Amino acid sequence: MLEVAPDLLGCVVEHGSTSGVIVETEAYHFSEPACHAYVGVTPRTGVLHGPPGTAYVYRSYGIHALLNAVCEPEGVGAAVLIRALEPLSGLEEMRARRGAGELCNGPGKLTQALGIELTENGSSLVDGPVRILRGEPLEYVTGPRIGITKAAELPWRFCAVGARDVSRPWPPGLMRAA
DNA sequence: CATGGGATTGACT
DNA sequence: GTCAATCCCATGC
Repeated sequence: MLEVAPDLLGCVVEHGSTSGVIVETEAYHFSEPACHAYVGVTPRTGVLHGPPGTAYVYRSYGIHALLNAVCEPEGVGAAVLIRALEPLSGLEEMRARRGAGELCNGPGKLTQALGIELTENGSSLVDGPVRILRGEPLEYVTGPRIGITKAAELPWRFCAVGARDVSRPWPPGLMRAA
């Protein structure tokens, strides 16, 4: 999974007529407390332990939907969180959903911009409503994870170098190396 | 059945 | 920088 997480950078997420290039991801594994799969298999986290290539959508703070891609074999319980996208197509639709301002520079924002909701949870990322298309490998930097209360120090955050639409704070050296 | 926490965002001081 | 909003579900009685 620590290999597919950076591999997802540069890939394209597509939902309906909207799409964007992945520029930031975070890896999660059942063996560390920050991951929802850590607690075991439950109705909610079941998809995390399911087959790879599956979408796991989770509502955070009752307000925001977060999009993950399950990436390990069935039974492992690991996923990659999509934290930010660079808008590619369907810009008008995104703006209609989000209003003016940044479109996809945050995990909660990108799902809203693409119109992804909890109903996509458990759907296939290959032939389902939400698809991930293979893209060009991007140069990236790693850094500590953010926004979580457990095991945040694990260097499992991957950012595309030079990407503008990412969540703060920036890992050191990101803008420079572009 | 009741309660508490969560991988966030946006507005206000 | 600090604080509140708000839904789902895991956990505990």
